[in-house]
Amino acid sequence: MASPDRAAPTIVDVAHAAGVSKSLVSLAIRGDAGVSEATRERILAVAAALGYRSNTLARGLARGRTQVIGVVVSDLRNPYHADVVTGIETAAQASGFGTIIGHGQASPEILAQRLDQMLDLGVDGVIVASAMLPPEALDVVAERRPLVMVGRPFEQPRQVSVVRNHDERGAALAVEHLLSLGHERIVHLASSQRAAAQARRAAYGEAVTKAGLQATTLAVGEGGVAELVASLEGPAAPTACFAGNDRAAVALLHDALDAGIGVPDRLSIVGYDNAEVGRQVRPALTTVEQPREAMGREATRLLLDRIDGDGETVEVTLEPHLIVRGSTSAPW
Amino acid sequence: MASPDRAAPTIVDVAHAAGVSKSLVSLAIRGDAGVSEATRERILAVAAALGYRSNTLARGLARGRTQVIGVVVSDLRNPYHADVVTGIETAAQASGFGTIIGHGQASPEILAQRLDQMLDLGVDGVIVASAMLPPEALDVVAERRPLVMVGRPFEQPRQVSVVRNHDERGAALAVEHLLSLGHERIVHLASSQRAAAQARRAAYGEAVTKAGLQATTLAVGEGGVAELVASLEGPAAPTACFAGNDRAAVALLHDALDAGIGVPDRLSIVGYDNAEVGRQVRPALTTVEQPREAMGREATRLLLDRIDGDGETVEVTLEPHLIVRGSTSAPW
DNA sequence: CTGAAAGCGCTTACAG
DNA sequence: CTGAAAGCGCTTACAG
Repeated sequence: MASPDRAAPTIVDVAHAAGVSKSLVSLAIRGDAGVSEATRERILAVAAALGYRSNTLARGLARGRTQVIGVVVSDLRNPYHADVVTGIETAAQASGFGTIIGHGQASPEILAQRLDQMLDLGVDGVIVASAMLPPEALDVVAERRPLVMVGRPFEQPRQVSVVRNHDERGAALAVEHLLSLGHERIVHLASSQRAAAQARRAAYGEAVTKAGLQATTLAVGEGGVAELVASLEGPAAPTACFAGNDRAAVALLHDALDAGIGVPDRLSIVGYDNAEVGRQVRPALTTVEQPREAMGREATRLLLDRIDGDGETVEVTLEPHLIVRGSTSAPW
Repeated sequence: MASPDRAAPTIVDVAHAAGVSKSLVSLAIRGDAGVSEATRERILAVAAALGYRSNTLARGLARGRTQVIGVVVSDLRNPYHADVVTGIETAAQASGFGTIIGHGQASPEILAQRLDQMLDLGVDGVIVASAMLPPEALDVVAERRPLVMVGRPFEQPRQVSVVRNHDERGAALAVEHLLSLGHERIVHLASSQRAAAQARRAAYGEAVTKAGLQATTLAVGEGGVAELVASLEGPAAPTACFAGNDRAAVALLHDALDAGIGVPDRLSIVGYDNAEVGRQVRPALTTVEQPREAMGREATRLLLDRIDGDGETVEVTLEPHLIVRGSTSAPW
């Protein structure tokens, strides 16, 4: 067996070298008030010289706290997560907490398994950046440790705080942008059945109806892109489309271009999410951005509040904003 | 303070409920041979009924092993990492190891910090998927725990095994593809100063020279893309480009298209990495793919070997392969 | 096949 | 301001 930390020094080694008791070393290292400045500095110097590092396992076991929070994301491949995680890490570090990440591989089972593993590892709380787990599963975890979710669940779990973006407002931003450009035939391309997608779709319907226009929704999964592209040849063809996410928007963009439909000349397209691909396609995609890092920071704040004992179960909604790029213009 | 695991049952609770000693519970749970089948099943049933979960902190402290490996990636935003991590997780799980991920946020300092945090947390070994840390830094970590790197370092660290793709062969695949298409003026767009990029560049030079053609390299960072696009108007304009990575390839693709240069009609382009964006641009990008998941699996195998005691420090090189898509064709 | 005891590295009252 | 002692939840020889 590889000797872990070949002869890693312990608190006892430090105490010995400094000529004090191990309790005193512990107090000195954690900056306890009842240790004289001189003693403390001497102990710290000895610890540093020995290359002492506090064993998180032992500390966690003794204190009942590890000062580490766990983050479980449903899929590393989704760049949305990178920003949320960065926000979490920033906020956690500012409060003296470490962060470890678990990867759900887009599978609810694996996601749940990573969650269990983290709790067993002794994290003080966990943030789930995924809408993939059913509320019951989240509540089971929340029995064990404080839990905050980033994303939009179908129904609010009981013991879990939720941080998400305001999908209704985001969809309204997209539609209003198209309206202000002068579009009067705006269709919606629904990206999925998830709660966020449904909210965007509903808000689209409301915004369009309020403007006195007709609401038409096609679903990506049901050949909606092809249907939409085909309809573009017709007489009262739509001049603009609000897609439920950037993935759907890009698929439409490419199919339209392949069919010889100019974007934005003949068709304006707005996406949702500000995915990287939207910047890389031509024309670049107009889209709605969620305040991802802020969502991560907010989730951390809520979690740390709950770890510290108080902290209610709440739902926090942050404002998205519109990013205008080349895929939208006035109708022809 | 939030009570962690409100009254989480311990091994003592199980022992009590089952009417045996706690040692026996421990042995039964870990499947020790010296426990009668009947007793074992009874104990397991009691444990399950109580919702008992083994405390990794306590187990790790007692055993000197946590059965968890740490993975530190330089940047979550890079989808390359998702595949490597998936390979690692698959292989680790098959051997009964858990996996936690640390995020370097593209900063060597944060990367190093995450590494320390993981070691303090008691992981049995760590895989660094990043070429961002200098060999010395890796060696320092390797003093503490077995370490395997995925990627290509400038120089081989002493105590660290390395898993990487064969950049020279990958570059040769790209050039040979262009040669077989009939191209005779092939330039290289160097993507960075990193070891992998340099190896690709050198291999490009070799392959082109061997074919009796001239080697020309432009660097992305030094306005190489603009220079290259401008040269496309000239008399003996290049008809093909091998870019050091997909990012550079896509930048070139778009600038060429914007300048009215048809791809692949007037310019064929090959990238490296098989990034997602290469599938999303039009025309889709011909590229070289690294066997990412296999690299992750191999790294795990090497790490587990070293955790188990034997296991030399080695360098493993896996074969890349070519993916032909729309961005390459015969020269005009 | 089963139990009593020491120990992993740390923290935390409790005495002095 | 400092030390001796018990305990966190588990594992591991060691006796029986």
